[in-house]
Amino acid sequence: MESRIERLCIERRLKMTGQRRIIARVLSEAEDHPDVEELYRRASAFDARISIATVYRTVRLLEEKGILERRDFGGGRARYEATAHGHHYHLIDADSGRVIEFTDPALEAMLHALAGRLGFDLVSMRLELFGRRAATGPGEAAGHADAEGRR
Amino acid sequence: MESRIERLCIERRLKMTGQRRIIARVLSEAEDHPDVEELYRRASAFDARISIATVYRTVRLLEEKGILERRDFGGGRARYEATAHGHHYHLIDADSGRVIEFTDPALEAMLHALAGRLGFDLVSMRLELFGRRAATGPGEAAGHADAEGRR
DNA sequence: ATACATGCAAAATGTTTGCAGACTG
DNA sequence: CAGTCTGCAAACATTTTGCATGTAT
Repeated sequence: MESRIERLCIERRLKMTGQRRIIARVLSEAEDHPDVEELYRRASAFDARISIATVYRTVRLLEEKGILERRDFGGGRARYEATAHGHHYHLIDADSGRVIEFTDPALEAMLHALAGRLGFDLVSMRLELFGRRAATGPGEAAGHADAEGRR
Repeated sequence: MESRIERLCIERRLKMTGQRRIIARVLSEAEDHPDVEELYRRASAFDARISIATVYRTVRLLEEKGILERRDFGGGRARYEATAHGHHYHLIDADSGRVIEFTDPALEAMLHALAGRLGFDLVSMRLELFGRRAATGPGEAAGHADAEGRR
């Protein structure tokens, strides 16, 4: 089988070595936002000969090609996720480090409008909300949370 | 004279050493978002004996105390600014690296509402828009831009 | 006087790179 | 076969830390 990200690599004429195929697969299957170390760990499970330097080189390459996006949720290390089709944002539980993804078209529209008002075309953005579980719990957890422990 | 940030330090019962006083002053006077190296450079102008380790320790301390906020505009190094009374956001010119600050109450309200809808109290956030000067310039530069070159 | 701050240099992170050999297209 | 990729280890860049000494409260 050919993972989603492998297909994207092929479309962009990247040479598919065994290592890349594995990393592509790990990335395709990831539903969280792994850092390089974590990717290395997961990839190593498939082929222990992969070096962490290759993981670094691969994520950098895939980011340049627009296949991956680099995130910074604090904690020093970069984290990655496959470029989403639709934009989504992240809310990080300040206590547990859990990351909750959500989307909001109204927010998106507002941000574009804002940039436009300042004379710019919005190229990309970084938005992370840090929150603390509300004492008076209104709606229990909307959005879908992907369990990710703290760094 | 006693700089604004020095006053905040005193309120929090931090020991005001000569080095801290200088760093506090440099931070109080900064209208941009200097990184540690830059703070070190500016502080050194007042007292060449300050060590960069102290600058690191001081910004970390002031961040913990809520006096400073750490920013990441890309480029690997953390940058700092005094905690603002009113929230403001940043739009970074993707070409020049220039940082434009702006505020927007509607945006702020929306973000709070969003967090609330997910069951969280918004503690803090990170929002950076990356834009490219619009070809069809509607309004020439709203907001106030502080000239900051790329990393 | 005591607890905390500092300077220095060493260490710890996280990430990049030079090189010789291996592999893909 | 040409150009690219990989592993390894060394190099980097930024930030943190241990320790002996100095200083604010």
